Amino acid sequence: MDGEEYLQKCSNMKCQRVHVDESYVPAFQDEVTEVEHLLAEPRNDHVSLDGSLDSHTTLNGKDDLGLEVLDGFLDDVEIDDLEGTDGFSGACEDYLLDFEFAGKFEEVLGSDPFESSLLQNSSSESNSSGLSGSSIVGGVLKSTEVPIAQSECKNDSLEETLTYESHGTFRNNPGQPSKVSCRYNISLDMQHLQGLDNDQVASGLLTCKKEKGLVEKCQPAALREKRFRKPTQRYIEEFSDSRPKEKVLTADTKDKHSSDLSCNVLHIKIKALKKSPSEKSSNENSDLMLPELQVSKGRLEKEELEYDDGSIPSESDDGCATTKRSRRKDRRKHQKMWTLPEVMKLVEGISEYGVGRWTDIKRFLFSSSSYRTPIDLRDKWRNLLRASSAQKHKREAEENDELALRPLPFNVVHRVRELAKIHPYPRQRGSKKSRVSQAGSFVIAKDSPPVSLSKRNVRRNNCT
DNA sequence: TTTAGGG
DNA sequence: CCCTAAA
Repeated sequence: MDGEEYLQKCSNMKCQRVHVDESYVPAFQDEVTEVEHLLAEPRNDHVSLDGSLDSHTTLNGKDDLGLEVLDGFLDDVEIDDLEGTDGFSGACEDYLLDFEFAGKFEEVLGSDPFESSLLQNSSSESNSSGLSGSSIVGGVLKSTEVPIAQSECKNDSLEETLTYESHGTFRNNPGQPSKVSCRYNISLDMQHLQGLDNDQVASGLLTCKKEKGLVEKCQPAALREKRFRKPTQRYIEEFSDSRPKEKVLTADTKDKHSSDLSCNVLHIKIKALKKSPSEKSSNENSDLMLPELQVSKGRLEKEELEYDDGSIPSESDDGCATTKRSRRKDRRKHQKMWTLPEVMKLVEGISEYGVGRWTDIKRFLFSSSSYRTPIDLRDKWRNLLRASSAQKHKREAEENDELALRPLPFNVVHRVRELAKIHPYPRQRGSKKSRVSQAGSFVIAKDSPPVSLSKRNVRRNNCT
């Protein structure tokens, strides 16, 4: 993988100044993550762009935010407004740097008419021939630039440097019309696109932020009231949770959202590319995943870290959830399968600390798995109870068949059952029958869960 | 803040 | 897995 290939990818690039009057779009962390691999390290000294990096994966419209972003973008963008924004010093504009690579590109085109129109529009405007057909990728680079606060805050020479760099980049693209001359505050070193490491990016972003702050000072306060969309709290949560390393970026983004509503924003929209120098890295960098999946990917990585012993998610907890719902926007955004070792650990913990002391169990046995909250443990236990009794029931009724779907080892089930006998789940059937003789309660403990199970099944069937 | 329970 | 009420 060398620079040339990237240049090829970017042959479809189009650059134009876009005037976005008042849209501010938050950066999505996942996307930032994506960018990591692609974005050249912004020269700290050269980059005067300010704003957040934002790449959105707008696949299949599943990414609402992405669409919204796009929406705002479309609303406010004037294409080819090269002159119009000159001297528009106070304005708040967005920098939009948009990479689209063919694979995703087409996908998007197919799935989202709205976006597709935009993209087509873009590509038609650029003279680039487009290599999208090639095995590599066609990319669309859309970037916009706005005069930043009249360089009062920033060095003048900067611009020159950047301009030069940009030109250099574009000039190397065969398909790129030479007349496209824009002054870009962004400098992307294509050759280093892949060589990046996180720290570099992070520092770059930080730098951006810093400078952005500078610029902001120069902007009239009135302009600060810009339309913007802040990321869901959950999004932030998720991000910071699954990718601690990016926390800085999160904070950065967040900060921006809350404080500077004005200011230029650099959106980098980078789409999948199948660059695969090595299998592993390609796997890791794979942008082909949906954001949704990326989250789980992150978690998976974590898990693998923890259970290096090669534990597999043998326990498909909920077939329904994994198949149909995972696609949909279901609430269980990040569902992490319980592995057998985990289950065993849980059972052990319960037998040791008792049912109900979830925090303790979590503290002692699951301290390393940040994604397992005490509540999760409890829920899992609940499910285990249900499963165990269900299995028992099943065995009475249908013998096997169903068991195959639930690879829960017998010993575990047995253990669960024992534990269930010892301490029935709190309040499961508290007042009514607990009075009965111990033997009675024992029997009941066995019998009552199936009831709830059947109830659940009914409900589920209704759902489907 | 943790647990229980329901969705 | 998420949310909420209760302890």
